[in-house]
Amino acid sequence: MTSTEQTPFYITTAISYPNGVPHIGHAYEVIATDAMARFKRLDGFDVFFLTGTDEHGQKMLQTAQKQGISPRELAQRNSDSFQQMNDELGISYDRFIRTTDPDHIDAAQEIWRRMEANGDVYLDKYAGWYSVRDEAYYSEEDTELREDGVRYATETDTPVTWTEEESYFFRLSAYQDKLLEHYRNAPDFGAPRSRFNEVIRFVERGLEDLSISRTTFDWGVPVPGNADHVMYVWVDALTNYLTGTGFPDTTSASFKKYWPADVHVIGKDISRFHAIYWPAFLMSAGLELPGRVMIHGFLHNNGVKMSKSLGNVIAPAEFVDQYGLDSIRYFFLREVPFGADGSYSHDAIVGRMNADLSNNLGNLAQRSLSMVKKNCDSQVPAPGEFTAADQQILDAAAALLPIVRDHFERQEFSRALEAVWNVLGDANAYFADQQPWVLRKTDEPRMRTVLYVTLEVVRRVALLVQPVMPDASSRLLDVLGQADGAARVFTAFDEPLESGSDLPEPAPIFPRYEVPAEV
RNA sequence: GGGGCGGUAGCUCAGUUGGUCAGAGCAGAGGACUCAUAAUCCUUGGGUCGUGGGUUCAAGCCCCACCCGCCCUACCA
Repeated sequence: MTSTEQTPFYITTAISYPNGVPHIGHAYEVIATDAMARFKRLDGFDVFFLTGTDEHGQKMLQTAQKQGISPRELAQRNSDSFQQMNDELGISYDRFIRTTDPDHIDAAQEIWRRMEANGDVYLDKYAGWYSVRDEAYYSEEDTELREDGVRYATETDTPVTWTEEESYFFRLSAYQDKLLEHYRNAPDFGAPRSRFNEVIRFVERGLEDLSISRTTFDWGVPVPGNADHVMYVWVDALTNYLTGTGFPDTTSASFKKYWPADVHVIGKDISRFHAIYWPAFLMSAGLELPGRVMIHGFLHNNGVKMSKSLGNVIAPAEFVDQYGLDSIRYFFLREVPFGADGSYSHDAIVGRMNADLSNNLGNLAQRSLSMVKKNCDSQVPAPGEFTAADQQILDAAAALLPIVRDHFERQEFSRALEAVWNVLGDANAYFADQQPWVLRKTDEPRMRTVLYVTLEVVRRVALLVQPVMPDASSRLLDVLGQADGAARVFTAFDEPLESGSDLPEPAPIFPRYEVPAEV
């Protein structure tokens, strides 16, 4: 793409709370978002991909105190470990934002001022049963007075005390109808539909105003005009999506180009904040709303929820070490319908690696390339007239780009990959049916045609799986003789292999996962 | 309590507006082939489609009840 008229595409992950170390759930979200970002780049879009860490709040402060360091030091250290995870996962983010970044402080204060100027921010008292441990208020009905005379939050078994605190409020209640109207007008604003419905139901029941500042700690963005208050999580955190584009400079080229965001990828635990608070804030601030909030599910280890107490929290780096980066990227996106909860297990991962990657794709590439090397002088063979069988598999492969594009548009990664692998299954059957190893002795021109057709299918597949497996697909395109650059973006999808061009020594791309030998 | 979703072959799941809808992949069994990463291809699935009723000429697909599982029901992120 040499055009300077590329359509912008802005995608974000949620920013992580770096109160601890990153786990597989964090990895899952950035991998999926990365695949989306890469797909769009290959498809000719001018992509901006933002991810980062949300570093303010009482918990960060407390953790830092416990460790005897400043919250800034803790944030720096843990944010670095998140960024490192991104790099280990090959995440192609354009900016790693931190809510402690100076430009983000500016952005958060500016959106506050805008909401205030719009009459949606007012000072009042926030009162309720407060759990220090949960850093959360509970309503009376969610607490109970127990025999020890202490009142507890029913859900979390933590003691609560009646607390009144001066707080700024956001007039969320005023946005109920506007939000519902937007949901009606933009039925794809939230996805998957089941999650979006939960959000809509929530709004339909009525919205209360939102407490948006705290006075009990100071590790946060100062509220403009009142140094006693710091912003309370959501105004601060959500605004990172604006900061990334250059806000508050709404005249900047990047803001004009990338805002509003096309997709916010988030976990199901924070759907409400992204699908309700966030658009309300933006409406109040007079800013455009993002196109879509894509809500993904959680990953369970063998169907069991990950938790520190169970000791089944796996570091992303361990996964990468054990199975390889591309394998786990493929596994997560192929195995779990994006939006649903998913489960991973050693057996399931190995199954995907061996069956899908090594056998169906890797072996097809290797067997065809190997024959080309031995029988076609390591050059892309010249095909003869295509038979119906040739044409059928070529057409199936050619049809994949629009199909995959459609699925990616909705972040249905598993369906996209399923469609690709269906064609690979057909291609393997085609290859076996045509028996080029027999044709070698009986009909060489026909053999060359079959090999050409197969290589062409593999080439198209290799192009399409680049967003999911950047490294492996790159090596696959290497052995197909496809140079970096124009031949590897989607505009090359319909530009077939050039007969007579030299091919490098074929090399297996997807080794089988072999169980380490027992001693 | 209220609301939502799901319960289909050993496993993971597809099944549009009711009428080849009883399916796919994986695992298992048998066979073929040898180009290839012990890979590939072919054949092989009689599962009361959670339970019991009902509507209909016809129901996984509609209605009712029930059983089981999961999710949401506001200020930790």
